[in-house]
Amino acid sequence: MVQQEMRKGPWTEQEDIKLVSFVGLFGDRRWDFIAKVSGLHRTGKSCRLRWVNYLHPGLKRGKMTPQEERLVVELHSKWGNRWSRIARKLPGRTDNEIKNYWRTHMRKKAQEKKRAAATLSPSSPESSKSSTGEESFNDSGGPNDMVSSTGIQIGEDQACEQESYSMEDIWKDISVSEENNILGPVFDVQSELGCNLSCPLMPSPSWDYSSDSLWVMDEEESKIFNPVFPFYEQGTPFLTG
DNA sequence: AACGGACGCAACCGCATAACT
DNA sequence: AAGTTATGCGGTTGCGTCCGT
Repeated sequence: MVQQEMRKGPWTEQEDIKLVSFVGLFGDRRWDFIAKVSGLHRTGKSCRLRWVNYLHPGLKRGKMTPQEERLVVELHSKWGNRWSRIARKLPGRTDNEIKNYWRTHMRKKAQEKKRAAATLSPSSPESSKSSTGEESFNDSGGPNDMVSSTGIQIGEDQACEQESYSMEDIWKDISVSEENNILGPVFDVQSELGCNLSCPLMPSPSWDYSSDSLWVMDEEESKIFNPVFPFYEQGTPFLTG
């Protein structure tokens, strides 16, 4: 058997269009099937990823808001690197996005903090975090059974035990600059944040907090969505190719 | 204006787990 | 119950862009 060569790398606009229309037809499951019948020479895995991280109509794009930042920090301190789980609490944000965000922004924060600590007290225990000078932001878990400072009861099951550096400390850094942004209860997050920045056609209720699935597209949505991109017309940066 | 490093993000990979037969 | 396949997740990498020198 000659296996069809699978495409890799960045998606083209044509591929995006094709994928979206086939997801509209068959739903956002059965990715191998979609990959096959669509004629995209992509793996099902790749199709799913593209959909979840980029093409899904409910995606919010652009900078994290201070509220979102805060929530990410809170939840990460509770759950550690459970990105998908954290993402479920942040409508419109993907695990990938949050993961990337954490790696970049939090590293920066941690480094800043480290630097500040070093100037204040050269022999600060802070310097024992990592022999390489890199904070271990990669694998941090947080204090367990934490009731967040925002009044959010986050805990629901196992928390990650390990704590590589104090999220509280980092958060203090953040809150210093964003002192006045008080986040409401976590379940207000939807109204608090909204999710229609880049997708005005998608009503907020498309977020499904109760289900484990990432974002479920209901019938209404698929009707709107299929087979062309309504949002594409909005001049949103959805398709960059 | 050119260059190099840092940053941000999309995408891939490997593994784990759920679902199905 | 065991084997197989599909899906989900977390870690990592590659590349384009931005910014300072």
